[in-house]
Amino acid sequence: MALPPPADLRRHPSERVAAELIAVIVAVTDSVPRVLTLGGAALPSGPFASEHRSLQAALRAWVEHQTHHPLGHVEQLYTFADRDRAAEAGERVVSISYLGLTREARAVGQAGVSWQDLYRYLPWEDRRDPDATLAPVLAQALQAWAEAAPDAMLRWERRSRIAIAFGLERRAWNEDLALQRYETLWEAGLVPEAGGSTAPGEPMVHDHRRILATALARLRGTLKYRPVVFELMPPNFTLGQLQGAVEALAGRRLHKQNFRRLIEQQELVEETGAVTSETGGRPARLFRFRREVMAERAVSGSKLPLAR
Amino acid sequence: MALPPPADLRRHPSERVAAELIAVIVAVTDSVPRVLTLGGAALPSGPFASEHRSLQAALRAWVEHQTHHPLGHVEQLYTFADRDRAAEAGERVVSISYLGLTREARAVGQAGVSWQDLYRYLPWEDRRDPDATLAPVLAQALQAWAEAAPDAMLRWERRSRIAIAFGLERRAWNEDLALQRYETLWEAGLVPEAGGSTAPGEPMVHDHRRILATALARLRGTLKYRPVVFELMPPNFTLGQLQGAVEALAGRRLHKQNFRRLIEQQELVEETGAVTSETGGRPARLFRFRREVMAERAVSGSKLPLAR
DNA sequence: TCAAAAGTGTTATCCTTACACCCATGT
DNA sequence: ACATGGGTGTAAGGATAACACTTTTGA
Repeated sequence: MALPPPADLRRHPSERVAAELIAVIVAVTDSVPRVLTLGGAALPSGPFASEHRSLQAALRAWVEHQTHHPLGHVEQLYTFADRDRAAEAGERVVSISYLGLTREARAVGQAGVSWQDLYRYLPWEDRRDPDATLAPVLAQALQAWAEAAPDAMLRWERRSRIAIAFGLERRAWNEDLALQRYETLWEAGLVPEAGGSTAPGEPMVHDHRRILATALARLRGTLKYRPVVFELMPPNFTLGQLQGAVEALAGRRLHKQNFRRLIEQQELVEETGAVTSETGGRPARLFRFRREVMAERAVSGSKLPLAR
Repeated sequence: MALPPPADLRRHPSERVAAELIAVIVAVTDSVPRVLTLGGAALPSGPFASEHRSLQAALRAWVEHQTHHPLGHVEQLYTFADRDRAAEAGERVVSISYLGLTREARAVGQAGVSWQDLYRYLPWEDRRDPDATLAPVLAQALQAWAEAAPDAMLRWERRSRIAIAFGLERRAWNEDLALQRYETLWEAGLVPEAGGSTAPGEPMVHDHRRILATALARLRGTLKYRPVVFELMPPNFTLGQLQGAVEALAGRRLHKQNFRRLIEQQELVEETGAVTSETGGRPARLFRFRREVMAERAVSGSKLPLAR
């Protein structure tokens, strides 16, 4: 085993704090990204369940018990522990959050547990409809906040921060910045959690919407260099459905042909031989994920082919 | 403020656990990556220090108190909470780890606190010397472990895992996989922490070496798409020194000219006008980091230009 | 026949990689 | 003079972004 720790190494008493797990469970059904909620206003949180050796195992068991679906990819997101994040007690609550991906959002067992459209909580993150100009509108309100800063330095910082986060001033929209966007709205006091009412979107309990934004940002980042989309797809799917799922998560449209080339050249899928005409229009070939490449492509490095 | 939580949402009592902060503080001096240790065998760990609102602030205050150096970039790494990770007590210890970057590793205030060459703990991660063939040697020992697997399926999995992690079978070495490599060595029982003695490198207390490997992997990943190296450099530096620092962290040599082009085209630095002849050979121009681009390049997306 | 989605060919451009060479200084 | 690092030009190759068009079905 490990070396015994020299006696003087631990200079601090072991502090005891309240702790919990929080799960952001995501699925995609018919190009709608869905998240598992309690009563539509909270993310499911669970105990450490000390029978399990690892937190990951505890989370898995607990979610699978609730949803009757196996969890695919699971990764730790972030540990939230700021002092004032749980309003009730004065004591610090440590929440270790996890992102979990699963196939399809069918009915769930427990009462109060439901799947919700993820963009219900973060509507400005969905830019698939080119006419949806929500983010720019929000940016306007943010500008006012920037100009209200007491000194020039701070004004400049806020302006450039807004421009980067919301893709203003000839900068491109970056879907990965979901967390920065939420935090900027929060700081500007535009969300209900911070006492505002300008920003749309359903609020959540405590800082759960921040946790959701963290999950979305991480998921979008992960999409680009690891084949995690497949964790969200049924065993067989068309390339159109696959693209639809990626678009749903990325919140933007992709260039069809370049998307296909990308999938093809990375040899991520193989034909099943069957076709389906359920998609409308010309029947599409069905594909399945090539599990073999899973380990390899853990680090491939491919960006998303944007539309237009 | 946030919505009041519906009464039935929290289905679990708030569990109380022992918790601590663990810091991986990294500096680079003369192309040697250094990490702050306690007695050379443990990472510094600290209390939550509840005066501070955020953990980040607590960590910062505490490290700056110990080292008398301002901390540059700080990011949360991972929260370790497996049941058996702290040998002593039977109780679960939750360790929230942070990565912190600072300039130079000068003398530190507290007794027992010292800077150590990071590769002292993970020697196989340093491949700057092309003659250093440590990783392949280790891979040999790992092969034996793979072949000892009870069934064919498991053997195949282990083989491909080793090949990917250690860049075997005509696969390229990937410096980002530092954590996978450590974990593979651990599972194969080759490190002292797991009862072995094959793998070289100084062991650390508990799972601190795993935490260090996590930090190295994260840092290497971050290097590629965010200008964090500059947090480790003195105010003025030559391009050679900058490259040396990146090489030190990445554990491999880079292509000089392409490295320079990369830095140049991203407009990350500007000339100070001064030159230094301290580097030997032709005197080199001194540069400084352009702080303005910090926010922008938060998401630039550039790989490292490899040598050879 | 037309809407709707599937599926293909081709080109310009930029980034990455790689090659090989010259420059200025201290010893 | 020569070792040592600093500093540059340029071309091949591949991946990405962007162009528009054909095919096959159901209604």
